Amino acid sequence: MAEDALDAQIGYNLRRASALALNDFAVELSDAALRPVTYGMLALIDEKPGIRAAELCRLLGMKSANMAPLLSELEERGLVERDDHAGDKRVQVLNLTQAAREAMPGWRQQVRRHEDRFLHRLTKKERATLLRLLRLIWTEED
Amino acid sequence: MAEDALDAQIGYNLRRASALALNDFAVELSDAALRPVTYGMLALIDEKPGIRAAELCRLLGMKSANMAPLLSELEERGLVERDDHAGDKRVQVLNLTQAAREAMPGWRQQVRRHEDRFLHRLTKKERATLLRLLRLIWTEED
DNA sequence: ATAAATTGCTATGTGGCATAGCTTTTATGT
DNA sequence: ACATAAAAGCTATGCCACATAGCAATTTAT
Repeated sequence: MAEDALDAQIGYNLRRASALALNDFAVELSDAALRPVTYGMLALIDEKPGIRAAELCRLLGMKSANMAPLLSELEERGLVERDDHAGDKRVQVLNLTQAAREAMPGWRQQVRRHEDRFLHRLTKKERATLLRLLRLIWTEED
Repeated sequence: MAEDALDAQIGYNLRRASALALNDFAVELSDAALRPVTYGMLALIDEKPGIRAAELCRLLGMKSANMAPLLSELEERGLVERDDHAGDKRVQVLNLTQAAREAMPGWRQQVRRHEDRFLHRLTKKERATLLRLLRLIWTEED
C-alpha cells in the first residue's frame, strides 16, 4: 500500500466505514422510521430534557435551517414537544413526549444491536480506541 | 458517559468525523474542483491504469448509475479517457489523460495536507491504528 | 438455443447539508 | 436611551451522494 494511495487515506476509509454504518442503521431502525439524524435528536433530548433548540443544533453540528423541519416532523409524530422558554421569547425548549420516553429504551437497544453488528470484527478494546480517536478528530480542541 | 449515550456510539462519531473530513477536503481541493468521489475515481484509475469501469464501481462501492455521469464529467474536463475493450464490447477501459497524470502528484499532495490538518491531533501511530480499525469495519471479511 | 448474467446508461426520487433572506427578541455600546 | 448588533427560529432553494427502476447490448451458462 503506497504512501498516499487511496486505500491509505483515512478520509476515504472514514467515508466508507461511515457509509456502511449508515446503511446498517437504516436496516435496523427502518421499522421505527428513525434515521441517524432524527435518532440523534431524540437521544440528545432524552439525555438533556428541556434542552434549547439552538443548543441541540450546536451539539449535533446542525444548522437551525435544517433542524426546524425535522423538529416539526418529530412533533407531528407525537415524539417531541416544543415549549416556550420562560425568560426568553426567542427560545424553544424541547422535551420528549411520554410516548417517546417509553419507546427510547427499545430504540437504544436496537442501536446497540446495530453497533454490535457493524463492529463485530472489533474487540471491546478496539472499539474503545476507535471511539477515542474519532472524538479526537471532530471535537473541539481545548 | 453512559453506556448507550449518543456520544458513546461509534456510528455517531464516525458520522461526525467523516463530515468534518468531507468539509476539510472541500476546502483544500476546491481550486482543483475535485470532490472526494471524483478524486477517488482519479486516484484509483491512476493506480490501476486500464481498469474497467465496472471494477472501479466495485472497488469504490458505487453503482454504475451514479458513476456514469461522473465519468462523463471527468472525460469532458479532459482528465479521463474511456476506451473500448478489445475482447468484450460491453466493457469500458479507463485511463487518465496526460494532463491528469501530470496533475495527480499535486493533488495527492493537497490531499496529504488535508489529512495532516484534520488529523493533527493524532500521532502517526494513532493514525495507523485508526486506519486499521476503519478497514476492519467496511472491508469484506475473508 | 434459450435463459441468465454482465455492462453501461437514463431518469428519477430522497436525504443531508449549505446559503440567503426574513422576523422577532434580546444584548451591547456609545 | 437609543441605535446597532447578535441570537433564535424559520422558509425557500440548490447541490451532491446515493438508491431504485428500467433499458439496450453483449456475453455466459444451462
